[in-house]
Amino acid sequence: MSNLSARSEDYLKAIFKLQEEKKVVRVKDLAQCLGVRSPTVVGVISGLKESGLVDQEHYGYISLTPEGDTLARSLIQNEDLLRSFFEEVLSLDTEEAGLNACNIEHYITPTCRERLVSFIKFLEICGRGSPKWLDHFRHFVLTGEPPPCDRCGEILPGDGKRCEKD
Amino acid sequence: MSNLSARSEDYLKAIFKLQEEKKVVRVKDLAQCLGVRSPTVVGVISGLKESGLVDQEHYGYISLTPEGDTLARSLIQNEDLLRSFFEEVLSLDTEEAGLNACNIEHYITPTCRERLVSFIKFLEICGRGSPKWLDHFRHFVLTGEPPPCDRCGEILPGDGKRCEKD
DNA sequence: TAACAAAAATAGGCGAGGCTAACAATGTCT
DNA sequence: AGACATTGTTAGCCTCGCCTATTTTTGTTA
Repeated sequence: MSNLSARSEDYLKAIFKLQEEKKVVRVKDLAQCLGVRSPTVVGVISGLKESGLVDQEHYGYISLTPEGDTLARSLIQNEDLLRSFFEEVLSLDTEEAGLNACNIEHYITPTCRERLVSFIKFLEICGRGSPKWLDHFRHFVLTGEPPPCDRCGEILPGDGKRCEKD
Repeated sequence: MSNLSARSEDYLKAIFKLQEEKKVVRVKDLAQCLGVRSPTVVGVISGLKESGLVDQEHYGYISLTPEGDTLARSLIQNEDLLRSFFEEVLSLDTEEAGLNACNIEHYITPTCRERLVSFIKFLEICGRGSPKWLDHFRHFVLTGEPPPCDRCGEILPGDGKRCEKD
């Protein structure tokens, strides 16, 4: 695939994001964004320049090449996907969802990513973003109370009726 | 927390697993298990010895200290949890589920892990391992066909009945 | 017991990604 | 235009996790 280290991918994504919000990306911004010192940025960027993913003139601004841009977009798309899984399914708050997404994005296999895509698509189809069972899960996470029926979406034993919330 | 690098955690887990299956762990076994050469193992192990997680006499077998054992167990428990999520929820095959679990285990936050635990517990409570919606999801993954009802577990619009499979 | 095979350890090197300190270029402001 | 602050670069060092080549120890076997 991209053959980049996890860390280089982080740099690429950060450049893309900074470009969106500030129009222009400087070493200093990148350093702050990634929690690192300037010389570290210079070092990593120089590798990305050699890989043809980043452009920068001496003492100038940093930008993505078309290839770098394409790659960054796809990395961010994957990250966003993961974040929405963590946020919407597991009910993590946005910040923590983003943190997990960013950390994990480098390490999941393509099939795993596809399955998560499927999972989210499934949610959208099945209840426009929030099927009953997911509401039940959220309730379970918050309160520890078991879901209101024995088998989500199935006839309750005993009275032969479905539970009300279902 | 444990303050170990991801790679050191891998070594610790590998020692634990080899100890279970072979009773005795040698540098050579560990090297093979981790896809690495002996001197690399010697180097990493020497760090783990200094951290008090591993015991080894000169030219002798490798074993976990009580602290190392405790840590390894908890790491493996987390990994197993992730694997079962990937396998049971996302329907990845065992090998790929294990690969993803092993890679990701180092990077998720505690809360995220807890949520996954909750998710799996929820599944167990809600349908003894496989609620209807999960069957629907698996079907969706395999065939691309949308779930049989508009809103899993809810009355279908139109005829006022639930779909048959639900 | 001496010789040899197998395994572990050491020596020394490499690249990635960090750091600090020092230096060079740029931009701004009077 | 000159002075100074800001920012980028270079130099040089560190740790980690990997490697190959070599040496040391251990274990086996004639």
